[in-house]
Amino acid sequence: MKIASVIVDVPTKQTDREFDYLIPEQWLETIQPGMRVIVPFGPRKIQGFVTEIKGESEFKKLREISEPMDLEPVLNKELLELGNWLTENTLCFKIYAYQAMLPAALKAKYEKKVKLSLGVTLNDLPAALHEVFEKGEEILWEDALKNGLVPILQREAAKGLLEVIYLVKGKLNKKKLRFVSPLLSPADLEAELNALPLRAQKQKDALRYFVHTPEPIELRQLSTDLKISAATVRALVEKGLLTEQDKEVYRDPYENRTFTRTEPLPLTTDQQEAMGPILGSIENKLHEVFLLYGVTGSGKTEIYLQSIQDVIEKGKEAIVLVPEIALTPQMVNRFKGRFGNLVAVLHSGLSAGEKYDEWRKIQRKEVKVVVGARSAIFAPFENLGIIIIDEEHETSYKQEEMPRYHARDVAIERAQKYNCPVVLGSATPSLESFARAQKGVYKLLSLPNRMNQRALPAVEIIDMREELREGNRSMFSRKLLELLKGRIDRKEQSVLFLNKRGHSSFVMCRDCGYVMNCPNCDISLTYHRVHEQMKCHYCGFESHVPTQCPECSSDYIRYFGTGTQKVEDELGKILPEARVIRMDVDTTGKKGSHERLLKEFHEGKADILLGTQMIAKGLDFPNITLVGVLSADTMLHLPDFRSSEKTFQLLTQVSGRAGRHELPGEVIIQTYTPEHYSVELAGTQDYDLFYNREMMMRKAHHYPPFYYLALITVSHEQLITVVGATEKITAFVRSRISNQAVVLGPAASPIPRINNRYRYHCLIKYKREPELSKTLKAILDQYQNDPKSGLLVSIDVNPYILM
DNA sequence: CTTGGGGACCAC
DNA sequence: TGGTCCCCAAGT
Repeated sequence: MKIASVIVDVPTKQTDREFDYLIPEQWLETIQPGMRVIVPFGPRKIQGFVTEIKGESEFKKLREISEPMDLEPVLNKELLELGNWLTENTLCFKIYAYQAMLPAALKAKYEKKVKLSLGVTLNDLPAALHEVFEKGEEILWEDALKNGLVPILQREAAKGLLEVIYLVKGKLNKKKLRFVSPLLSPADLEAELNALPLRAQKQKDALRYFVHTPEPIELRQLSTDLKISAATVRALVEKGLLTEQDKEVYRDPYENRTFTRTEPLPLTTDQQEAMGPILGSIENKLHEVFLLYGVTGSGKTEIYLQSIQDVIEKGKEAIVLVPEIALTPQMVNRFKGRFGNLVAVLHSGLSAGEKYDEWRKIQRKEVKVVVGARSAIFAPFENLGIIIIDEEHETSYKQEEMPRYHARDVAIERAQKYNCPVVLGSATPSLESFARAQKGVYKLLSLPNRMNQRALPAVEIIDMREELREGNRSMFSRKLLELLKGRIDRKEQSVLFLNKRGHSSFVMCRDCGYVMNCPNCDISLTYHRVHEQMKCHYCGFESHVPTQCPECSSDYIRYFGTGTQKVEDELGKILPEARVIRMDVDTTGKKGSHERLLKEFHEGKADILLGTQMIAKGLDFPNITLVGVLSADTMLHLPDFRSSEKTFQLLTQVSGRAGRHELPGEVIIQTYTPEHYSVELAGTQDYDLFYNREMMMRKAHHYPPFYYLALITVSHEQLITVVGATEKITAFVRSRISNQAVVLGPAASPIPRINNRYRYHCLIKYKREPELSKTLKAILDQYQNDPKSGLLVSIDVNPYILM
């Protein structure tokens, strides 16, 4: 038992396996599977994950582990195994799988430095280097590169005067505070106190304090409270009366917040019926997947809360996933309010340090519940009792980088191990999940009614073509404008929703139709008013806004599409009295501004909340009685088989923001395609009908849930090369797949070029292909590790974005 | 005969 | 990924 198998932090095909290392004597007791270690790899030192401890190795010339990076494993046995599952299912490198499970703060950073060899002094070096090594004995390789010192350094290194060292920076700044506590009993302290000389008043003060309160206290606190210095305390420590120690403390992002404790609410009959099977599954330790299908405002969250309550009472733990944009303070409050400090929150708004601290609470079993976005599915619990995924249909649960996992799949995989239920909640379930519920793979639980029997808001669909025909060229229909005015008069609030995705503000010449495109990527540039610039969203290319058309020199070159900024400007013109809060990436960039803006709106400091996707979810303010969707169909025409589904879900979600409390709500949906079923049925809020219509479409076109998908994307700087390679790959897939499957391609990707690389696709639609995984792996084997060809091949199993 | 650039291969 | 080893071609 002295050899460790290690997955090293080198993401390549050839190193995507275990390497064996000897465990040095002094670490024999320490090193365990799941720990991060620093290991020598070739000439450098890198991070690795210990996956196994074993007695012997095939490999003869083993090297030793340099040092452990953790005192306890950061991955438990279950997560280590889950890593294998992720690797298999998403075709990623093991190292990516493990890194995805940990907070970013635990990812190693590397430093390469040059320093003087032992016993070498400045004078041994050529004069040119004296200045360089004057300050310290080491310099960063990067700096050497910048200053063109590499050749000289190499020369001296060859002579043995200098050496290159590699550092793995895994040191975490755990926030530590110094605490002071007494070493003696109060009575003994009292005696010592009296023995102190008269002039040691400050020391006496300190001891007197500890006679009364023997608990540890933070040094800073003690010295401000008693107006004594740290030196005074030090003196007492040296006399052996007190002791100092560093304690790890957490950066608590919710430190200065108080959460009103809530008690479980009485459930409606509907809720009780829906919760019964979940509790049954918890009770009987059964792994089951429930689809909790409940209209907006039907009280799903209370079911989550009470199920979790039950799980906690059984001494187990719960993971709650929420889409990133819905991780609002409101949502956090509900969980913190019910479970207090048993809750850890993980979302992208936290700093790396804060995220790490929240994760530590989980690791140290100090919390029982995690509420977080996608990656919280990897919370290192060891006794899971339930996993809840709210807004199950959200596409943000699919990670688009390696490992390309879907949190729902990971949830089910983990829940199976723990024999516990998974609850998928949604008002507009994804077709995949609803279909599974219909087939009985998932158990369907329905909440058909809003709590307190509030009617769903009245929805009216406005045909914007009609408006245009009647001479209204603004982006607000007459009806919407009239209703907005009414709300302002009545001091009620409105929400205006703009779906910017699809056609954001681009620049087009009205004379010749020229559209400003990115020179590197085949997509139009987006206009940003803040810097008066055109930007490419894919490669970051920036350019000035033209005043003249580059093609025909016309001055008549204008912005098209409607950004939130433009809507705000126009609102200012036609409704100057309206107070507007705008929420989009530009106004919520800074930490906490999201929360601040919502608070202002909640306090009635504005009449209209104008925003993008981020306001579609979780808003629950009593005074909102009007929701306006400015253009319902912007995402409808994206080249994506899910665009109808997304449109329907989004419109339904947004509509649900209105009239959630006493005041009844109204919804206006403006559209250029009122006849499209996803718009029409969002108007009547008829999910079941939508489901049936959409299922027919999916069946007809061989899409999920009838077929599984796998997408192969190939890119290269040369068009001919991509096409050739994609043709080969496509032919290879065709030759290895049954005739039940459909293989599309080679075809140009919907974004045919990004960053000067042409992109081609091969899309595989299949039902059951046991050999497919092997085929895909073979393709990766062939192309993934072939940098000389310049080809990049990526494979997304169950893709959510087909671009 | 040196120098330097590029590709193949390896790492435990 | 970073490094080294090895080969080949151009330069002294």
